[in-house]
Parts: sequence; structure tokens; C-alpha cells
Amino acid sequence: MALRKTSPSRLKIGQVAAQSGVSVDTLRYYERLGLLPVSARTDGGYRLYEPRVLDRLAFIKRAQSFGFTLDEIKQMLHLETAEPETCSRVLEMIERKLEDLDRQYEEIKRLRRELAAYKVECERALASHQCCPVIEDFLHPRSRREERDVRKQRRGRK
Amino acid sequence: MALRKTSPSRLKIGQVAAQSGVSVDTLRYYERLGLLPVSARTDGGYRLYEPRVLDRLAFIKRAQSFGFTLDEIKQMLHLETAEPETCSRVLEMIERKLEDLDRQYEEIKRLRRELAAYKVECERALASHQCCPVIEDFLHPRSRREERDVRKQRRGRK
DNA sequence: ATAAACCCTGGAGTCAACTCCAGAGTCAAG
DNA sequence: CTTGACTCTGGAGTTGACTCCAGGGTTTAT
Repeated sequence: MALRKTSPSRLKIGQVAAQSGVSVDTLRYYERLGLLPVSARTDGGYRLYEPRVLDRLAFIKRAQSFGFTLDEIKQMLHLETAEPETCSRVLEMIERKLEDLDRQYEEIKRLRRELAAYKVECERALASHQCCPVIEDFLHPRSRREERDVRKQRRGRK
Repeated sequence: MALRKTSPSRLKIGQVAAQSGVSVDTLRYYERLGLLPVSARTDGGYRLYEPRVLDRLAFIKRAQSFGFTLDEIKQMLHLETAEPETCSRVLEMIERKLEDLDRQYEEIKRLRRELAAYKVECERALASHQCCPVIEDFLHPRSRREERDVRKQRRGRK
């Protein structure tokens, strides 16, 4: 076979998968999406990757963990050619993502608080062998906070 | 939207949609899923809803806003017939959901912190007309926490 | 030289929660 | 009676990020 082991390090797709924790299928999927460069091939048609693809995959996973979509990540990767405005573009994306996170954060805090209140009620009812108050309340929500009004307004959309 | 007041009680699907903020398609979808009872029909086959379906829809939306899936909600609705163990079942579900929320909360806090740090770096680089450090760092992450080591270990196996 | 393990392509399937569609029937107003 | 708005069914399409498959070809170890 034509390929040098001497070239220290080209990897077959399965090796990349094992080393990156990204499945073989996903690697080919990323290639189709344009997240990975079209790789070299053996004579037989096997993909051969340079090891730096592992860095790129780490980048992708990291950005994904921040909540960036594959599409956004693709855009960032295309900015890789450090243009002067690269940084401001990335900055914008980061700022948008930060706002998303802030919104999610507040929402989760709110939900947690409410749900914890329900839990307390539910425990009390359980202790005194009463009818489940949560479903009761969900089905006939006597205005418990001003949330009902908020929700009614939201209902207007769509 | 002018609503028929003549028949005081039963609503056609479009009216339910208008009053609940849930689309006609979604109402039929919920029925298929078993979230709504199979409703009565006119001679012509039109669905006729009792107004209490609006309460049920409010329940569904509320539970959804807490992050319960339609499947979980369906289970809760089947518990509606206040059995003695209803409360403990609901309590369980609430507790599980609270744990989910706690996990999400911590994760978002962590991501926010990290991403904010990137933002600062990016702003600094932008101010001094340097190459974008975020992509730089993503691509060549010099151990900025122990994550790299985890990655290296994984690389080592196989 | 053969078997095991790997890899190829193109396309279909998965999940959740919808959303949209065609083609047909029904209902209320004028 | 005729519009036009509404509703019906069953099924397909959407989104995002995969995941799986059949039916092949390639590499490598024995």
C-alpha cells in the first residue's frame, strides 16, 4: 500500500473517532456540513486525517458546550483566517450567546423557585393525607402571584 | 375575535384555539397523544369541547413551562383522579425535575463565567488590534483548567 | 490466502413537538 | 342558495444533531 508510516501521523477515521470521542458517523456528517475539511484519501478511498483535526474537533465540542449551534460554529471556523474584523464578529456571537445564557439563567431560577413551592405543598398534603394540591392548583389556578396575568399576555402572541 | 355566545358551553376547535393560544393543529395533535379527551362531535363531525378543556390546556402549558415533556404531562393527567398515591407520584416527578433544573442552573452559571472570560479577552485583543484570541485558544487550548488532561488521557488509550 | 476488522456511499430513520397540506365536507350569514 | 369561513382526515414535512443501514470495497493479521 502506498502510504508512508513515515509520515508520522495521518489517522484513519476510526482512530480520529477513538481519540476525539466523536463517532465515525458524526465525523462524516461534520465533513458534509463543512465543519471539517475534505480530507485526503488512500488509494482505496479511506479518509486520512492530519492530527490537527483533533484540535478542530475539540474546538467544535467546546463551542457546542457553550450552546453554539453547528451552524454558528461553522461560521467561526471560516473566520479562522485571522482577519482584522474576526475578533469583533466573534465578540458579537459571544455577546449574543451570553445574553441567551442570562435569559436561561433567570428563567431556570424562576422555575426552580416555583416548582420548589409546589413541592412543599405537595409534601404537606402527603403528610396530612389530602388530595394532591399540585394538580388541583394546575387545573384551577386561583391567582397565585401575578403570573397568570403574565401568561395571559404571552398567550396573545403566535 | 367575536365568539359565539349563543350556545353557552360547547366550543368548536377554532374557538378553543383562539381562547387557549394553542393552534388547531396542536389541539388535534394533543388529542392523538391522549392529552385531551376524545371530544364530542356535531352531526357533521366537528369537535365540540366543554370549556373545562381550557383549564386542561392551561395545565399543559404550565407544566410544559416547567420543562415537563408531553409524555410526563400525560402521566400526570392520568393521575388526575385523586388516588391516595397520586401525590407521591407527582412529588417524585417534581423532585426529579427540580434536580434537572439544579443541574442546568449550575451548568449555565459555569458556562456564563467561562464565556464572559473569553469575551474580556476578545475585547482586549480587539482594542490592541491583535489576532482573535478566542479562536486561537479554542484551537490551541493551553491547559486552561484540567480539561486538556482529560482529553490527553482519552487520547492515550487505544 | 483468508478472515476479521475496518472503511466507503447514499440514503433513511430517530427524537420532540409541532406544522403544513390536499382534498373533501360542514356551517352560518346574506 | 350561495358564499366563504370553518373543520375533517391521514399523512408528510420541519428542526438539529445525529445514528443506523445495506451492500459493497480495503487493510491487516495470521
